[in-house]
Amino acid sequence: MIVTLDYESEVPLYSQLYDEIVRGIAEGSMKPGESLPSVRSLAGDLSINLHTVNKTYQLLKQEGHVLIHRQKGAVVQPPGSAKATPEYMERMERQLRSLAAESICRQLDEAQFLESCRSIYREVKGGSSK
Amino acid sequence: MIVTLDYESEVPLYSQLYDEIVRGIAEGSMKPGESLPSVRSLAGDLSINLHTVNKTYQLLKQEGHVLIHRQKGAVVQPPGSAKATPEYMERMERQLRSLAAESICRQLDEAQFLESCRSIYREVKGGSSK
DNA sequence: TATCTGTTATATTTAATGTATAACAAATAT
DNA sequence: ATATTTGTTATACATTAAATATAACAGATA
Repeated sequence: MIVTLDYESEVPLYSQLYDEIVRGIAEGSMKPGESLPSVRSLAGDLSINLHTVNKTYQLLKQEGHVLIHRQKGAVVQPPGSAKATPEYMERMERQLRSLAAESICRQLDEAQFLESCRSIYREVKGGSSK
Repeated sequence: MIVTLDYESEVPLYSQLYDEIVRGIAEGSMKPGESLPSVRSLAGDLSINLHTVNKTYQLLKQEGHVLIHRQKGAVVQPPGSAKATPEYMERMERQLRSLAAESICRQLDEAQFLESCRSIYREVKGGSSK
């Protein structure tokens, strides 16, 4: 799995890493049962600190994307282990509300907005194709 | 205009305030030509610091949502003053990618995901109705 | 026994966030 | 004219988040 971080970004490294891994799971490049690299080796590959990776793994565990065995490391959970809980839906809707408002102000009509949503969803689900 | 802030949230106050005002503009409850409250009065109403409100206003100006006259304060710009620039589209797509991936992991199918996007867009555009 | 694993504990540095005062310059109101 | 309100700027300060740096521990493996 290829992970690239933007060290200049305002988005925290642990958060970028979380997004990349979740995207890998969604795309299917990370399959259920697979183990993620150890916190030390991934930290080494990315030239970041062990604790930053560990924070990401704890987040992944908390959200139900991986299980952490003492020695097997972080293991990708089967699809649906993470649930679309009311808490998640609220979080998603809050972000969508922000994006929708900003888009409306910038004169993106409903069709254009939804086309972006659709194409991005398919891009992630497909794993390739723009 | 009614603005409510969550003082316990991890989302910065200036960012929450920005979102609320942009939503107000998108909904139409803030009309072009209208002036926002002065930084001091709004800060007073919200029980936050003058500089926090000022930071929000500077952001709104930078993004093209308001013009700031020396004495008239922050004036809402007509629709389309803020453009759907390539930079904005990239920012939106990055956030959508994150939401789509998380949603896919939580087994929201394309129809469900898009229905959320559609209903939120309409909720904001309409100004009411769930 | 040595190594690798996640985990925990401290400590430190840097930057973001928010607050607190104070002052300035331009416009308005009295 | 004087006082007030406006955005703006400049400091300073406290708190927290983010990231790093070491170190150590306990369980599993080689």
